[in-house]
Amino acid sequence: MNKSTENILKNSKLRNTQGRTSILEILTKAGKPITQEQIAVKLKKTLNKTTIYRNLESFLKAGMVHRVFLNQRMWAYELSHNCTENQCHPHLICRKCKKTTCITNSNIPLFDNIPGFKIERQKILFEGLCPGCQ
Amino acid sequence: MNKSTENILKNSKLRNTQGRTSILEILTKAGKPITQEQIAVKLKKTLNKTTIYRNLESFLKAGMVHRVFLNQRMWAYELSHNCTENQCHPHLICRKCKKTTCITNSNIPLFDNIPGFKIERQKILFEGLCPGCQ
DNA sequence: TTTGTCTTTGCAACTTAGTTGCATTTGTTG
DNA sequence: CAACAAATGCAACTAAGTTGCAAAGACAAA
Repeated sequence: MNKSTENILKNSKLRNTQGRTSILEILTKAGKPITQEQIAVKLKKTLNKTTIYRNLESFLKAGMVHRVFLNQRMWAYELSHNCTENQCHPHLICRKCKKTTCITNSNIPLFDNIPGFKIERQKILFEGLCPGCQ
Repeated sequence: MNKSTENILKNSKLRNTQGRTSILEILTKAGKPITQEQIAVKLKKTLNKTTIYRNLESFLKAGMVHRVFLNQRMWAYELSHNCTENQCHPHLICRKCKKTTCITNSNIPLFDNIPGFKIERQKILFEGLCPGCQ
């Protein structure tokens, strides 16, 4: 039971359980986004998947982790005529009304100058307020 | 049966069926990303959900539509220590090895100057090649 | 250290989005 | 209009995540 992990949990007012510390350690070692299932297989002492999900949610509420889209299961489709070859037009999900708006006039350049990577395409997702919710 | 829709299908070598034209019209009218279910309820003559999915997939292959993440069902989690208040650090999904890499040294500014919107946060997803796949 | 309480855990059943296989129907081309 | 490939519908299935509930565990106060 790592001391710093223990403190992190204490600061977030989360109980210091074996499961939590293991999950936190796995996330730290991973250094990239991983799924519930990937966490499950790395766990030395097996944890029920419900428990893993609930712990991740508690971390989420405490601001300790982020969730990112990777393999998504609920698709939304749109015509591609507003997208260019190297960029889908950005979308904004409104914090207030939760609706998605297309940003078709943004003119955002492709960020292809990231050392070590060959960037071919980019998708941007904004969060904020749509025109109707300000 | 709209003439232009018919041509679009012909150009993509897709058979001109009632279902396809209706779905295309719905997507055109929508002007924003919509899901299979949302398409289904807008359809005048009901189509089986499998058929809708398969048609959308054929559009996708033909490059006529894009799929975007909206409500995602498979989450990946990561510690939020590399994210700032107004931006999750970008990720790259490698076209070759399909792996996800965190881009933590990119220094990309927040694009908060989109007229009409209040942008609070942005997430960027890159597609391309990771260092190991070039 | 024990007690009491609130939190966490495990289990089973459920929900939801999307997929697969297969038989039937429909477009399209000659 | 015949033939054949493509599209459709249906039912069963898969996979990721959720819910309810009872049992176990953490931890603060006594």
